[in-house]
Amino acid sequence: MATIDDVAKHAGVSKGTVSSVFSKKRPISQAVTERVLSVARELGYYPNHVARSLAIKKTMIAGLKMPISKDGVMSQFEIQMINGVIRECSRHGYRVLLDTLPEHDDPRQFSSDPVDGVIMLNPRKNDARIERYSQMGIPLVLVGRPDPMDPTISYVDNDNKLMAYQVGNYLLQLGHRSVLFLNASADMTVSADRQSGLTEAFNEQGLSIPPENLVNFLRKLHVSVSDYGYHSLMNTYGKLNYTAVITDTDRVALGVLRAARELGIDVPGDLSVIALSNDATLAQEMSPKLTSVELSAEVLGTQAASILIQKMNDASIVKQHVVDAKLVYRETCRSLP
Amino acid sequence: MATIDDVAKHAGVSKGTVSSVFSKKRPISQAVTERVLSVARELGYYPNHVARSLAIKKTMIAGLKMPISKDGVMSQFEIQMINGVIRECSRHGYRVLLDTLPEHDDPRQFSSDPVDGVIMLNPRKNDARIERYSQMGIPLVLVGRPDPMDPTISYVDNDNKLMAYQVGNYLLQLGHRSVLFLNASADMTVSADRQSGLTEAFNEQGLSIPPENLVNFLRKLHVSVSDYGYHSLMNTYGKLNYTAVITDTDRVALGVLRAARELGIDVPGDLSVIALSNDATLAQEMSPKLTSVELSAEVLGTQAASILIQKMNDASIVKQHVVDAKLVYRETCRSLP
DNA sequence: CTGAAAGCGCTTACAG
DNA sequence: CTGAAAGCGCTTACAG
Repeated sequence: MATIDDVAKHAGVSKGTVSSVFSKKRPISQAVTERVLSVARELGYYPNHVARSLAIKKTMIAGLKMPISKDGVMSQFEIQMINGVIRECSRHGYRVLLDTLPEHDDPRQFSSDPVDGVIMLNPRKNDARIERYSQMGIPLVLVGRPDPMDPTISYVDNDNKLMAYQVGNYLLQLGHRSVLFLNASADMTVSADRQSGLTEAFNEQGLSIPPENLVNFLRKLHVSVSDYGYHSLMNTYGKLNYTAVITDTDRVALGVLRAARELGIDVPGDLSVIALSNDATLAQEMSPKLTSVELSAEVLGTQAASILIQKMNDASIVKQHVVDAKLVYRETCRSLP
Repeated sequence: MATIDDVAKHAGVSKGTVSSVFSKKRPISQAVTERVLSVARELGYYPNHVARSLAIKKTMIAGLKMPISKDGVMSQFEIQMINGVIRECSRHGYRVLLDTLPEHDDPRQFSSDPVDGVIMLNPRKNDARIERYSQMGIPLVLVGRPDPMDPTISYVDNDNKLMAYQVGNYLLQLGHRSVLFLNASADMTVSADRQSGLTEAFNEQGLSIPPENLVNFLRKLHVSVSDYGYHSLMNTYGKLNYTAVITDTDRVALGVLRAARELGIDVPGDLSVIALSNDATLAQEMSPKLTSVELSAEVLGTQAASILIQKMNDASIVKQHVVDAKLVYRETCRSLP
């Protein structure tokens, strides 16, 4: 490909001049501008982004660091989150680099990405990468809270414990005394948060939830998340004691409802169902319409990106933001007689 | 941040040696390797990706060029496609740069991205960008066929015309003589392809489809795609003449089914429904289970990425690949008495 | 308004 | 096994 040097020579000017024509950072005479542009067109010249980035030490790219599960499928939550990130970055002229590469332990492999900042999904406990980014001087925003908490780290998150606590109270208020909780997989911090919130609500009423009613998703066990809901109900209904099911997502609830139809269980007459989920459209369209929690994943993404963009302009900025989850009452929960 | 120069000086070696320690491109003695690594750790040195890319003229990044609709929401098809691209790229050590930036007409704005190749979604008619990438010497793979056809351009696609033709024949075989077609928005080439395939099937039987039964999605008219299905049925049932509805996606079908429930229309007793869609999980979970076309969007993505990776190693490679769509018979279509 | 030259942080023949 | 130096393709003070 043609370089800035080729254009400069053919147009009889210096590289600096060509550079200025494209960047408009200093004024170039009309005549020269036109000559340069026409030569550039002839030669098929386009400025080299990488060289430019090296010179100005900016790439106008935001990194999105997310683990990809073995089955390679993104959850609806992740998708909406990403959507929010993309939208906000795009509004500000940033591109998004998706980094789903499995992490190598050899630090030699850990090269800095060509990004001006990064958004990291699902940080782990004592996540070593956080310290690494700060060493590299790369602005970082987490989606999900740092563990342990750290006032110097920017993040956005839902309050999952509070949310589960509220869902628990809602069901208790309806008269339910025993639930089946089809939680996310055990290795996610959100699972622990939810379980603790739900348990707390029950404990406050002097009740407890037996361990066999607290189920975690296992990738090896289920082909899909709706399958998880379907088989969980099939295998436990009538055996375990519960009048309501709390599911990880609306997709899981989909499977629960299918199983209920097959077993002749009336929802919400015989069984209440509620999802700790986020895809409002789907919940609306189900029959009966699904009572669920709206996590606003897209808002999380937008907020994370917005904070990152601020940090990329002023590294000293720190923001921690909790996005409210709201319980949307639809048709799948009913009070016990 | 520390640079290779800092490490070299502190370790008392040359930059070339430090470089080799990290790249392992030439053997470095055990003793020196350890010294360099320890200094690097002390200084918090990580190789600069941008500088490295400039030197080796490779970024190990694949670009994914996709327009983002005004509402900023990706369709399920796009999501699955992206999923496929990510998975395949990730397998081969590539990262993915999402470029959703609106295109500028000023060629000065059109800087080359820091990518080794690009996958472009939904190419337009006589898309100028195709020529541009070839000028820049950047390997390109389209998702969707080039228009006009060009044997030198690599792409993957479904055969949408054939698919619609087959769906038409299936319904005709069941005895349906009039359909309502809730197509995608009119500006997509896939919409035209489908309409022509469906029309052809009807014409072969000496039948035609009245224009008012051929509907296109309008973003300004509907808040969501399921809303599109819902209102289309509500507004036309009993007014227009049809015994079957063909929908763009399963989401649209969701809305159609909801409207049918509210109107007391039995599916498939009174009305058949079929979706030209791709999210098999959802179709399975609906009640009744939705008859639909499986487009294998993820396979399209995987294939596109796979071809791109080949091209990035040998630019002369050209592959054109049509991914089969398959009609999955479930419960929402029935033959007329 | 324009040019010459140093610099961004790496890699890689070429020598030894 | 290691070093010195040129080069990747830009940008940007400094001068004029």
